[in-house]
Amino acid sequence: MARDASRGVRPPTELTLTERARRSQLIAATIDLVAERGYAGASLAGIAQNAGITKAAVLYHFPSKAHLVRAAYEHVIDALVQEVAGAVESVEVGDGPAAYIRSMISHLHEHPHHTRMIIEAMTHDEGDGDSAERWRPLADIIAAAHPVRAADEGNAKNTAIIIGGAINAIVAERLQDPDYDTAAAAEQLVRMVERSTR
Amino acid sequence: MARDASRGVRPPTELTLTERARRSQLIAATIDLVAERGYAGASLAGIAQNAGITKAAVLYHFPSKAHLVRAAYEHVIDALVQEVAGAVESVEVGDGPAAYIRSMISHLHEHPHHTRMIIEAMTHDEGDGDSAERWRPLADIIAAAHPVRAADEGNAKNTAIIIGGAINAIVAERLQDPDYDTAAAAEQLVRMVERSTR
DNA sequence: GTCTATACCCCGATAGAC
DNA sequence: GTCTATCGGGGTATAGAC
Repeated sequence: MARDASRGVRPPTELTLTERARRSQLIAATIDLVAERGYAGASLAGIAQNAGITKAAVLYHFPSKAHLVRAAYEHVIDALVQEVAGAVESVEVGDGPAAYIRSMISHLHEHPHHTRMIIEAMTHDEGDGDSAERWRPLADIIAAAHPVRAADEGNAKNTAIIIGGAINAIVAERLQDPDYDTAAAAEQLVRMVERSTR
Repeated sequence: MARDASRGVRPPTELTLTERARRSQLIAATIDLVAERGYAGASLAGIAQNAGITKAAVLYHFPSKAHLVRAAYEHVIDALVQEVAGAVESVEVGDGPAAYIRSMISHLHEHPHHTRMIIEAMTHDEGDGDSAERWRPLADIIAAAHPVRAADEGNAKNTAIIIGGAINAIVAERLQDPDYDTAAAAEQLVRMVERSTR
């Protein structure tokens, strides 16, 4: 928000066309650089050069490097949750956890840059605020799939945390070994989860 | 290795007393600072101040910040693998995976600074060389526990990667929520693994 | 062998000119 | 809206004091 909501009649997206274009351009450049060189390796000068402007110009559109990276992170997260949410909703509640696992691993498999971007942003962004944002959605999906034993809430939370970590590890492994079969790993994780909740 | 193995009769530790003391001191300071402020937040000046010497003096004992952090990382990893290896060996092969999970989570639960240190070092240290170093030991323990189906090697590898990621997530969750019951999560992970390999 | 002083360059951020 | 100039601070290399 280089300009805050000024005096307009429109609440939705009070941004110039060029402003929106610049932001998208800068976010794309940030995703690429952070994915390839890490948070520290992605300098404002490098991002600026990648976008054809100067370092100071970048800081006109985003108040700090942290804000820019956060925007890039949210951009990437939006695409991920949209795909996963769609996959989970298009399936019966009992198959929710499996759909979650398969779609998330598949999405990150096809977007390695997004994977690295998410990892870098998470480890550099002040404790991510609320950690529940990560496991709560999956915990709800698990609870919906197995309403019988929903009594013990802690179980779904623990299972969600375990699955989330397992997904992290699978896509991270693929980053270092491009030949790693993430789909097979996803199926194995699905089997583990289904066998443990039956 | 401030001095490499020069022409001596002794292979073991060719280091001065002060050298060894300084290294320990610097490694301790590094673990604390990296755990509390992250890799980027832990400056050489800060580490030096924490040890009562100057920035340049630190770079006499370690050739770069990356080397210093790597040494601190290895120090912490040594303590971890020693405890886990001991726990696994003191148990029958069939209970190896469970012992691995319980001892690793318990160790990291009791050393939160080590946990943060490991995470920071792993995400900042050039792809950690060989990723197999992380899952291979556990994969061997799993294969030893279930020799029947050891035919398909990929299974043990995938299971090891899944378990490793799950452990990461459990101890990471505890970093952000000090009240999180890691022991209960460990037991749930053990149950998941045992149910899936039977 | 241990350490200080100094200087260099890159980074993120700010101020002000155009 | 974008630039140049500048500042503080970080990691690193070197020279040399003790």
